[in-house]
Amino acid sequence: MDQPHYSHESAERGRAQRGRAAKAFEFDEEFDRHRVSERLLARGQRVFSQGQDLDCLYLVRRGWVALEHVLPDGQRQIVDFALPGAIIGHQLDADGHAPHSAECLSDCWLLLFNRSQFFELVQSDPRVDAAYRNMVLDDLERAHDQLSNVARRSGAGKIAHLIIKLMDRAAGAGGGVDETRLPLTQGQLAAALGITNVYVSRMVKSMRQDGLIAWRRGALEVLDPKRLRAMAAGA
Amino acid sequence: MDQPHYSHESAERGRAQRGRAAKAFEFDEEFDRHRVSERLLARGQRVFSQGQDLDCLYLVRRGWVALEHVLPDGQRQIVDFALPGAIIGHQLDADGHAPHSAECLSDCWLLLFNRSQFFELVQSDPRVDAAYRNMVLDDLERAHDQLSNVARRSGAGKIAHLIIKLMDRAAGAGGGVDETRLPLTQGQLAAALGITNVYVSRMVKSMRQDGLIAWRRGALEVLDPKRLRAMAAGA
DNA sequence: CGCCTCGTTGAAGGTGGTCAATTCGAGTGG
DNA sequence: CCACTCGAATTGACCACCTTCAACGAGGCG
Repeated sequence: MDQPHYSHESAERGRAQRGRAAKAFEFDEEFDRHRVSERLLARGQRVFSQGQDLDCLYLVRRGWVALEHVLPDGQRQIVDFALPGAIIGHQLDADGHAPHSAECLSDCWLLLFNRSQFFELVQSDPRVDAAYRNMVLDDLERAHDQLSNVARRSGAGKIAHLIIKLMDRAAGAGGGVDETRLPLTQGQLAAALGITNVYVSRMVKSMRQDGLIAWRRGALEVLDPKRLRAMAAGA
Repeated sequence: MDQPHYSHESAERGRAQRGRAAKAFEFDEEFDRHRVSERLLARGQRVFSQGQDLDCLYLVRRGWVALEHVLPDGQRQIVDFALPGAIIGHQLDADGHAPHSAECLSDCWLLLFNRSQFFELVQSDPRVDAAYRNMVLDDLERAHDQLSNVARRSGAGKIAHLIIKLMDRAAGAGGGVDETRLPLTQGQLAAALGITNVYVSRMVKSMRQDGLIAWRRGALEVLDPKRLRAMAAGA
């Protein structure tokens, strides 16, 4: 099995009670047996679309997925990235539909779960319950962090911060994820940060000239994590 | 009892499985009995501070609370607003400390719960479990919405959208919350939206001249929700 | 080869920031 | 009742970060 990701340990000591999950355990082989099927999707393919009815949800076993929300005026915003170990498709909007689309950034391997079966499992197995809760709390913390990033930092700072965060997550994700090569286009960075394609290109150019990052074979490569971190903090 | 807020109904039909909570039920009088004490706080007072150890968490019974995150460079970002029915202080960062501060926007009445006792209750009572999970999922959806708002809309659009969202929440919150008078300063709007005080003032001026909103006795007053909604959507 | 997506570059302009001075309003004390 | 104070809001002048528009280059794939 690939590294599993959301610790429960004992239910009193989960993610919400103390710090981040230390020991990986949950969403493991035993859990996987409840899947109803699997899907292999290529880079660029849709897992599901905003507004759709979701009777299934998905556990990402391998690859990167972007969650993208479309505003009333047609603008697109990537609200989160899902890495191996994440469950996607579990959120619903006020009408019971998918609040965002999910698109593969790399070739992906997904396990499908029946929606109501999954929540029965959550209800009946305290370990799954705790693991799911901790995952959602991580999602929330990440959303708040990204909100602060987008709201407060300048162009280059936003880019540096997002890259660092993704790098750190990739390092702990397993599922064949490379921690220095992120399968992103500049357009996707822009879509996540609320800035334009063109401006990302300009910033990336200067960060490349500084030897911080590179852009090879359609993926972002991190060259100098230390200075990138300093830049994200505001140096 | 004031309106309670997070439905569980049957555990298979909670917020994550279908749409938003329809029937209010959870965090009610029965739940309240587990509190260890209460606090009355005046406008402007801190409930807890970022970085602090949190052995308690809080159920907001009355009033408005802002959750504010401080970045490494000292900038402040309001990541969420808590209304009656919300539990705050349950999130922890990677080190097990509070990831943000909580400050009262109005006079507040809070119920305190022992942290580990609360999570034991979550674990043992499926209704509390479902209610808590649904609340966190609502928090997450709101965070994504606010991220899209801050990342994509223009100054006036951001303001309009946030006001509409707060208004709608206030309408369903109970706890003596007025749905057309929001206890916010322009500075707090700015802190939530990632724009400056000065610019909020300019935008508010033009929205006031258009008869959309007013600013009376230190609170924001919504005059024309309909046109405000249109403005948020992009008109 | 033609096509498409992705990335790059330039020029011009606007949205929103910065700095600083002033006013307003509520609370306090004389 | 008025003076004083302090934070919140307002206004003006200036300017820069980032957008917009447009054109072009590079690589992948039919």
